[in-house]
Amino acid sequence: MAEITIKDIAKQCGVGVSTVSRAINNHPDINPETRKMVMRVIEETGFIPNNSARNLKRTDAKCIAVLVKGITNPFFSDMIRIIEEETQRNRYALVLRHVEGSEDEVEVALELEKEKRLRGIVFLGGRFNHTREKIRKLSVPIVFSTINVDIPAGDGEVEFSSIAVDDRLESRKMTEYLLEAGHRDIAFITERPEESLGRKRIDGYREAFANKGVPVREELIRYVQDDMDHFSMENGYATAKKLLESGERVSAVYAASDSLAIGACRAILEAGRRIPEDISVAGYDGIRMGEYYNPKLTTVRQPVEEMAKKTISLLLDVIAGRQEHQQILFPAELVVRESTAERRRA
Amino acid sequence: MAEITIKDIAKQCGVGVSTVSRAINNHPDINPETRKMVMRVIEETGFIPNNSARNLKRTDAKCIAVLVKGITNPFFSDMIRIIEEETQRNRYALVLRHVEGSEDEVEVALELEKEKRLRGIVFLGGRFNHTREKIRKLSVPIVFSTINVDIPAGDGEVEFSSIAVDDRLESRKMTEYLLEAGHRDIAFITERPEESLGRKRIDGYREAFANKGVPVREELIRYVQDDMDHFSMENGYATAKKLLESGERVSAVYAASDSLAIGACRAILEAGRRIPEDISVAGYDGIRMGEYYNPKLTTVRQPVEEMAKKTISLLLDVIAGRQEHQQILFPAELVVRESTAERRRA
DNA sequence: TTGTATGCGTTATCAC
DNA sequence: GTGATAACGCATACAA
Repeated sequence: MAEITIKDIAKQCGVGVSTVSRAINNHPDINPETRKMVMRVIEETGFIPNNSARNLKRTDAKCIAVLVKGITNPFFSDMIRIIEEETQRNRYALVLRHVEGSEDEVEVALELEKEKRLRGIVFLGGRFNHTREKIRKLSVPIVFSTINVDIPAGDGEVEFSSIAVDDRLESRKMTEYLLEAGHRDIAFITERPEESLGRKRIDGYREAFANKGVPVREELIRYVQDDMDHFSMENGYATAKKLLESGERVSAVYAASDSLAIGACRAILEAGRRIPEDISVAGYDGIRMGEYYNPKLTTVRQPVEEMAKKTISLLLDVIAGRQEHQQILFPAELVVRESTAERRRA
Repeated sequence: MAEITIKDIAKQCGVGVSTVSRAINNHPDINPETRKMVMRVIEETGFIPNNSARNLKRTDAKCIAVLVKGITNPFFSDMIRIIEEETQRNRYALVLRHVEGSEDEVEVALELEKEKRLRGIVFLGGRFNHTREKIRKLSVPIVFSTINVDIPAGDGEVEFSSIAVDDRLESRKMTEYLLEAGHRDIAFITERPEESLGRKRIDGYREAFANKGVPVREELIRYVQDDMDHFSMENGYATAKKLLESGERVSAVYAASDSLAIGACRAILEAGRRIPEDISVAGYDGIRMGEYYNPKLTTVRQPVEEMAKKTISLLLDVIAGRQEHQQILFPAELVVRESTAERRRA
């Protein structure tokens, strides 16, 4: 069947196409009666305006895009929900785009910007490993959310915003807590320091040891496998298993994400050790699952709700020219639950 | 900055726009040298073709859409990954669209079909509560995936396919297993029977009891709260908590999804009962988390990988006219793990 | 208030 | 092999 267009509607209504267009777009200068009539015909025929054509013409579309790296990561679920709510509340349209591990999110953004006449872009998750060059190609305001961006001091004007938690600081706090609970043999499961995120969390871990004057046992820093999702339960399991099989003395395992921690728990339980009696386990992120897990997971909770809200409000403010770009760090919260305990006196 | 278009490229190359278009789209009839030259200029200028304009003109785009109801549901994570792989392997483009609880997925599909010149559509998750009328409006082949569609017998030609597990049958198998383990007071946490999915799983539950000649204790069938996500951990927790507080005698809890089951576990543990010693818990779906949970969750595992592959292959076959539409049921697998046990002799 | 005509950026058609 | 030009479906400036 030939697609039905705005012309068909115009013909059927006995009016011009512009009148139909006005009816569709709620333009003020149109006779309410005409409008009603047109809308009825549209209803009856089941006509749906072609978005591609609209995007091509439109200049005023209030639309932003959110590019999520790892959309299935439960950590982002809540954030996405809130971002959707906030965007809608501000009468902006939202296009949510899932970007795969191999895709370059900036490339995707570049395409989307052309296709949809975007007014702003949010990058949610992933790393910050783009050249400033490339970012500058994006001509609309950008916010990196939950991405701890490093801005070299005295680097002049920054052409994007970022919302994150201070990974180094929070990682240090968790490590300090474990040290104060008497643990010394604290294994750390994380990404390689080449990754910006891994780097920061490792730095925090080391800082805590340094502040306490306790030497770091390098052999207890374990990097996740590169051949699978870096922050998955599977990877936590595999990495923890190797750690346990190595026979190293371990009294606590701190993982750079809750999913990794849960995977580690499985390996520990499988090895016949108890949590937290034999080995304490701590995570990072504060996903829902942590509250439901058995035992409840000790973690660093990122204030996802506030971060999501700020992400959108800041982006819209920058779009409207009400604010300059800025780098915002939110405080996280150390949540001690059941998976960690004082070190057992040996 | 004025957006750079295909015309600019043509001018800069000293060729016509059609030549540039040919270069971009890998058309055969173009001088390889010209092509190379054009591509270099495109590279240099950072030109990106406008997708809206392309969609408007194009007739041959090989593109399918997947509309996911509840994209954050971990059950779909793996399926989406496989669907992406399979689609790519067949050299089709994929647009993945998240549809919110309140949105009507068929409406969304209708829009998308116009915007993107889709060749096929997959509905992943959600219910089948659309009128045939409405579905017929979609002019491209459709597959409902993981949606157990009921086709009234002798209903003539069916204009869509479906891929699912036989919810009634599998639910009956799980209930039978629990009955055979000696349980009689088997609570069932599920959706209301008004929902197609709830209906089938409840029917299976009842069938098992009937086959065994055991009366169903109606007060143990508990419906999830309507005011939150029907299959979330939160809902499982809330519903199980009410059940436990009611004081009803319960020796096993069977939940219509793994997430619900995990939520129920938390409520049970909080009430000071042990799993499975005091109360057995079983889920449905076979999400990864079930293997990592403590105790490991007994569940009905849906063969997500096979289902995802079949979803795409069937859709592409129908598109190509190699197959007729069909309704396919996959067998699920009863996976008994640690969360269920023989009923304790009282 | 309404209709006509033009153009958005691209691909398809057809001459060359 | 290549270039001009007509669509694609809509929004909008401008005329009526």
